[in-house]
Order: sequence, then C-alpha cells, then structure tokens
Amino acid sequence: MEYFINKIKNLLLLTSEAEDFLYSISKEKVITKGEVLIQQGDVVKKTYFVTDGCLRSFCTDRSGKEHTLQFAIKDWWISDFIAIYNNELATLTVESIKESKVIEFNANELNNIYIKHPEFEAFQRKNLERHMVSLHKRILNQLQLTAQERYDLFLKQYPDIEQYIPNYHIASYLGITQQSLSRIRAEKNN
Amino acid sequence: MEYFINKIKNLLLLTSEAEDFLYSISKEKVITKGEVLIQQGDVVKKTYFVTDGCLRSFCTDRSGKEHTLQFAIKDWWISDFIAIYNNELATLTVESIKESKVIEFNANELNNIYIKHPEFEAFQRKNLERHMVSLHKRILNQLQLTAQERYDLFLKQYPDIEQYIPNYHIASYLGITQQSLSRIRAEKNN
DNA sequence: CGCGACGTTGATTTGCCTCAACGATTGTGG
DNA sequence: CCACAATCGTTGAGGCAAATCAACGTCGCG
Repeated sequence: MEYFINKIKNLLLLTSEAEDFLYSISKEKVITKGEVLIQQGDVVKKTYFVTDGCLRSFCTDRSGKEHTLQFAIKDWWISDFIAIYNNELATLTVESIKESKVIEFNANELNNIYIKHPEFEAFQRKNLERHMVSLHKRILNQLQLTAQERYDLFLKQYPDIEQYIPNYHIASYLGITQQSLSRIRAEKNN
Repeated sequence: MEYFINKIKNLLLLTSEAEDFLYSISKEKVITKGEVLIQQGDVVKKTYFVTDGCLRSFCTDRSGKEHTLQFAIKDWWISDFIAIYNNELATLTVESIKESKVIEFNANELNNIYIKHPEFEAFQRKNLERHMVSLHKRILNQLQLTAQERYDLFLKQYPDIEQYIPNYHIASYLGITQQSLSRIRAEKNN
C-alpha cells in the first residue's frame, strides 16, 4: 500500500484526508496462484491494483474457449471494466496466474473519490491514457501482424512472463490456438 | 463549439476563464470528404472532437494495406493518441469519410488544461473510460467472434454508417478483406 | 505409482486471403 | 450529351495459415 501511495505522491499532492480515504476503501491482499477474484456472471464490486505478480482477465465463449483480454502485472489495474462501466454483471473472469500482491478497492467507493478528492483525477487520467494507448497498439497489432509477429512482440513486451504463464494463456491472448502457438515456437527453434 | 461547451457544462461547473481557455486553443472546422487531418509520419499537433460527420484513423502496413483503428462520429475524440502519448511521429493517418464538423485542439495546450483548469479532468476521464470500455469490447469481439458476427455487431453499433462508408473501410476495421466482406454480405441476402 | 496439467505433433478441414476479372455507378472532359 | 476513366462492389479459382480433432510424451505431485 505504501508503494501505491508513493506512486500517487510522485504525481500530485495528496492530502492526508485523501490518503485516509484510500486506506478506508482498500485492502492489501496476497493472492495464491489460481485464485479467482471476479467470476463471470457475478456482480463486480472490486477493482484491483497489482503491486506484484500477475493476473489475467478473460471471457469464456459458448464453446468453452477462453479469450484473454488482459495480463496485469505490477502497476496495472485489473477488473471487469465493461461490467463496471455499464453496470452489468461480469462477462469476464479475473484470476491470478501466480502468487500475487494486489490492492483491492471497492469499485463504487473508488468512483466517489473523484468527488471527494478531485486531486485524484490526474492520477487516474494518466493510468487511463496509458491503458488506452496500449489497447490501441494491441488492436493495430492484431489487425496487421501475423501470429508469429504478434508472439515475438509479446515476448518483448513481457520479457520474462513466459516462465510462469502457460502457453495456452498466451495463445488465448494472441488470438490463436495453443497448438498453433506450439508450432510457431517449434519453427523458431530451428 | 457551443455544443461542446454545453456537453462539458452538463457534467461540471465551467468557469468563464476555463471556457475562454478552451476557445483560445481550439478552432471549429468544416472538413470536406477525403480531407486528411493527420498524416502518417508527421508530428501530431492536433486532437479533434467530432460534432458532426465521420472521420477515421488508420495505419498503412508495409504492403500498403490499410487497417482502420477507429471510426469517430459525433461526441468522439480522434487523433493519433499513440504518437501524442509517446511523443513520436504519427503512425496513423486521420481522414474524413464524409463532410464533417470538428473542433480542432492544439494537443499540447489541451494537455495543459489539466494544470490550469483541473475541473476539466472529470470530463476527460469520462471520455477515456468510455473509450477504454469500447476498446475492451472490440478486442473481445475480435478474439471470439467470426467475421460474420463482427459485421452484424458493427451494423448494430453504427446503424446508418453503411450508407456513407465504403465497404472496404468497414472490412479494414473488422480485420478482413473487402472481398470477404462482400461474400459475407452476399450470404445474408439469401 | 497414477493422475492431471501442459506441451507437442500429425492429419485433415476450413475460413479467409490472394489474384484476377468483371459489372455498376459516378463524375468529368471533349 | 456521350465517352471514358475512376471508384467501388462482386464473383470465381486456387492457395495458405490456422483451426480442429486426435494421439502421445513429459513433468510434477498427491
């Protein structure tokens, strides 16, 4: 939590009331591998800020295949933002891929922080800008790169993620099957 | 411009200084069909808010194929946000698809508004949240839907866009070729 | 040990791409 | 006002990348 507070303080002046408020709506948690934080179909009450480890959000389609929307490592937020924004039930599941540390926020109360402590806006805007830009890049990559190229880029973006993420999760992020990714990897080792 | 100012005023109290500032960094423009507002390779100095018509942003890959990142209709911002955020040259081109009305903002000065007039933060945060959610949906659709389903959804999202957007632009947004889209359309009319 | 999780490999199918040719429509200049 | 080119959409034939279906190897663990 200190880490999170310091991140904010690097960007703006945080009153002690705002800091207290942040503490009051959050809770540090250590998450074991495989733990599910948000379950598809449930009401989404929480948003998570990752301080260590790695989580992912994914949806499951009719045929049971999983599609990974996001891997969240240190400094990224994760939740089902679609559900929160539209006030719907979760279409995504959020689970941890390895033992992780997160700060759990009550999503509604986090939404109130802007009214109570407007100085917080700048912090979230910068997170949103960063997030938006990474999504734009992802879409462009998906449109113009081959599966092979997307995989190479993925390894650059998440240099040591391979060691603890199963390949089929990477495949589901890249939009290909586990088997295709395996063949791409085999290709490279020749 | 009044339309834009009123949109803001619906969300927050706008001081007359802030309003003056907005006027000082912006310019209303009528854009003819085909006009290019941002050219790939150039420095990105402007951001646009669309009040009427339709623009699109796209990148051109090595083989010359175009890939549409965004269609911007009324109430949406459009620019090369990747370039602005990373302080790079434009990788995108922004052009109008039909005669449109936009408000052109100096991107740097728009960035200063948060310091000079922090009340503006909430407005932009909401735009960013909306934008982020639509990008999340787009990625999920791309991962789990067939080309056919993506096209159906596109028509629902942009009900009358078909009338003035050439099909090959829609195809380049959906991630398929013009010919494939044509076959999908033929399929439906049987 | 035996089971489950994960990755690989092979055979076949399929959705989409590529290349190519051909209408239909629109706009423009002679 | 017509001829012509340009733009856009369609259709066909063939090929390829990735999906599917299926089997099998390996590792770690209860």
